[in-house]
Amino acid sequence: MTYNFNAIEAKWQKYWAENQTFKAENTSDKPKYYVLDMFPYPSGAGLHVGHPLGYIASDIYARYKRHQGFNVLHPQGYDSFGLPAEQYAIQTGQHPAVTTKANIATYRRQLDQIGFSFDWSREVRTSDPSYYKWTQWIFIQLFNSWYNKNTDRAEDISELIKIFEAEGNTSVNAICDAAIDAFSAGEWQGFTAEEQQRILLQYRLTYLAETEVNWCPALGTVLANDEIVNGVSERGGHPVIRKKMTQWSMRISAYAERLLQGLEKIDWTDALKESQRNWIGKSVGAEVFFPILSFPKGEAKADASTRAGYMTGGNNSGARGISVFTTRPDTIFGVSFMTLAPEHELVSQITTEAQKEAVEAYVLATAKRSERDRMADVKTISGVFTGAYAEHPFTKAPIPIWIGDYVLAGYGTGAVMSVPCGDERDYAFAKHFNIPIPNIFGGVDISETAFSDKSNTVIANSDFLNGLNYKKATKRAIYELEKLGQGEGKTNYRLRDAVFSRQRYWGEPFPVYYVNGMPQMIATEHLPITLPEVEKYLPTETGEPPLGNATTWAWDTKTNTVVANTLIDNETIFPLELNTMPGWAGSSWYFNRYMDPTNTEAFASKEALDYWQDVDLYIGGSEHATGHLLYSRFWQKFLFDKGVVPTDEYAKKLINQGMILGTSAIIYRVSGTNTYVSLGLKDAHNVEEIRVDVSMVNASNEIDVDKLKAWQPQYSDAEFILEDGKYIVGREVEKMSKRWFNVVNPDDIVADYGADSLRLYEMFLGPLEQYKPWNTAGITGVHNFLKKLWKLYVGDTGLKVDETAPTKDHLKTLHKTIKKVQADIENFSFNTSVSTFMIAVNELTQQKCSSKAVLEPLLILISPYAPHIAEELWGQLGHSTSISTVAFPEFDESHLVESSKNYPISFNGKMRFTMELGLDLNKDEIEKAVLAHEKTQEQLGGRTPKKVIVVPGKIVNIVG
RNA sequence: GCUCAAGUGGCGGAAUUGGUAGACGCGCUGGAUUCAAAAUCCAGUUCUUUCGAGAGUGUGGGUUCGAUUCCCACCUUGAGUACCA
Repeated sequence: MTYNFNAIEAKWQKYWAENQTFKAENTSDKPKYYVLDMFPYPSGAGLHVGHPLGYIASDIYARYKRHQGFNVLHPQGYDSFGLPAEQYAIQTGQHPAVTTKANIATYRRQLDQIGFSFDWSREVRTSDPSYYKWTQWIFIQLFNSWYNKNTDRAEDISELIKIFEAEGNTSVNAICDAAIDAFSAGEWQGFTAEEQQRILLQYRLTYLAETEVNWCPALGTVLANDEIVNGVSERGGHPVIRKKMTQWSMRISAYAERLLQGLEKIDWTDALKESQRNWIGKSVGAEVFFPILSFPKGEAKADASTRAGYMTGGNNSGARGISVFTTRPDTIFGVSFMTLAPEHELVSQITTEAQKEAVEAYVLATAKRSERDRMADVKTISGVFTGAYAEHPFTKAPIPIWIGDYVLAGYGTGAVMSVPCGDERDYAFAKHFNIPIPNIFGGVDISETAFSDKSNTVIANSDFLNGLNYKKATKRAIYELEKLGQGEGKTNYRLRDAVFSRQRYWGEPFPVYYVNGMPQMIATEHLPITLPEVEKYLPTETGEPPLGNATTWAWDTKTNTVVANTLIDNETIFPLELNTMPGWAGSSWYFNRYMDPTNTEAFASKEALDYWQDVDLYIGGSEHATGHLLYSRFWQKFLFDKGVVPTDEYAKKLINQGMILGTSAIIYRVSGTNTYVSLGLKDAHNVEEIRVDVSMVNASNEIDVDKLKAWQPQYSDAEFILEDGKYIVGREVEKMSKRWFNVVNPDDIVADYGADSLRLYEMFLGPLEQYKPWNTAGITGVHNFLKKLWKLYVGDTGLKVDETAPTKDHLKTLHKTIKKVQADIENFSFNTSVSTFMIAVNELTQQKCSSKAVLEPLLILISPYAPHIAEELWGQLGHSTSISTVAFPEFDESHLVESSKNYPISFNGKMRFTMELGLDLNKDEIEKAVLAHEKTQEQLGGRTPKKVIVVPGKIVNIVG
């Protein structure tokens, strides 16, 4: 009987499906364990061998946990809203729902044949109305919430309204829009309903705001930054302009500090935490107010920095001036100028007549440059003096106000206090424009460069700060500023609120309609609001999003149904939102839905949430570090605040699997000919590298020339110059991509070698987290291993396993393997456990082991990795139920105890020979035995050893 | 520029706390089997070598009886991020 992997794998996949072997129950006596994969976007191309890597790893872990007696939740689903399906629809007219469904079917077939232990009864699809009903529900919850800084959590908007009614907004400590006018309780009650709504929108966790976007008029759509090349669209090369659009935003900034703090308690990789920290970008410092000395234009409007209530209690309330954010309040006496972003709203107000022309020209020039240009060009120093002066808070000296494009309007207050002696950019700016550079650091020479080393700072020439270090000076400066009412300690975050609107078709519709331009939520009992049908998936001619093409897209507030647009009367029937939600909406909470995927009353029942709690192990790619993995933490914290999920971090441990790269095959065409030379001959010619399909190349990098000739017509009559009768290709490791012809389809691997071989090989390639190249040639190694494994159990005449008692050697091999494999799984070191299996099978074959007492536990060890062959042999051993929940073998140290050790004998740290010595010998006895050895005398060559290091059980080192 | 990760045979990679560098596999070389090939099995495979031995984990230093492992500096590659005040 030979190892017929195709038949075996089909048989057991059918068995698992029919018996629902991996169905997880929401109640159990067993402890729970939740293993989650990042669910895939089902693209039309299907899976290549790189995709299953993380799924195989998580499947091994899930299966291991079942052997350990856990009730394991291991679900899978599809992130099925997205751009590719929409673009395909634009080109072909095929409804995205149709292509998505077909793609999912392909994915499912491909996943099934790899033998994953997913509980498919819990499958979710983000594009399914029964799923996105709850995405819409969460959106409404966010709309109905505000962030109370005093309690440090999200609260219901009705609480805020109560406060407004009782005392106005002056005592409210919320994370909200920057400039909100103060009002009293009386004023609040005097506002119209619409005015009240407008104010509330500034506090809600999801809100409408004017956002600058990259608008491409020719394509009629908004483009992401990376879709723009040199100021024109990547597709088509159309001009792109900055345009303000009203869009939904998510107030993720409210959670900046908690997102940062939460990283401390989760076991994610340092690299990933670091990039999230970086993205959140916390900086601690102070906001400082500088009154403006001259206002040539007379009356100025109220703005962010002169708003009522700002810096109350000081003697400058009501004064006009500039607020800056600084991380170095200790250097305040080093300020010699100030710089505003060219876009800063005060610029036009403070500029003097004499400087007006220069300033306006500069502002215009900056506006023309794209953000990308501005960022790329960091070397050129440019700026213009406004002619205006501000007053230093302490010295009261006048400080010239400049504008410069190195100051960004979007960060901090869009203005900086420039301390050239302590900041490189300020230093360069001052040098360039001949602005004085006062030195406020003791014992530091600043004639060549700025001094920005906080830890070695001693402040000088700074009045009350003299002699203080960075920490003390910062504290004192803030204290003095607060006393003056011209500043306060402040923490700034780089994290921006996330734009939540997309001008796309294939996404979740918003449960929103508009009354007099004000957004209204549809009551949750009427959800889902399903995506309308449209004729075309492109934006409308007037530039509205694709949903603008829908003819039935209005909300009837009487019947609570979606009705035809023609019925809109703006009295009871209103227009619905035309944008859709972004790709990250559905993926920000799906892990909770798996706990109770068919619930129609809630996104998951309280019982299910309480039982499963959170994800114990999450495996996925690191490319989601500052996208999905941040947004989902944000939503989880919000849902936690609302009391609907039990934990505020949803994934205890996260592992990033690396990418599997392709190994492209390259042939060399002699320039200007149709002649191709083998790799070793290419240097003698002027050649072009051409990539060809990797499937035509064997393990020795030799291409099958006949296949190549048949592959594409230009090769059919080409000439090939061989070496040693072979055509050898060059190889290049790069991303798998159709255009490099290096994509390997798992279907082919499964057909040729089986799913168990594929699983083992993907693990055997190298450490899970690492990037590593795929080369199909190497798979014969693990495939041969499976054949050897099979032969250990099954001979020509049938099963070879019997009841003979295991020998000492058998048990030693088995227990060594148990120990190593268990440790490997727990460390996610799957590559080394595959090696361990190979060693075990090689040894047991050598030992001619047929003992059931050894071979049965061995099967359990292997079953998470190669479940099909394990199930089959398990069945042949006489078991009638699946191996998947059998207890993992217990490791017994006593089988590994040795009586002697083959000591390495080193001379000056270099191992020269080994020597078998009893482990019962003490140091002196070992030393004596080693020194007596003839090879020792040979090595010493007559010298006397200076020192002999003996580490019993480890090593002997002779120095001299 | 900054942050993080990583540099080990022809290739993928191994080496729990510093203790026999190169496990396991691919490829390669030789042999057995075969009419032949595939498959399978056996032996060898870091480099140098005067066959005694010597060198060797990106480079240069350091700590140590002993360093792939710890420390310092540098080089290279990959990832992220960037005029963030």
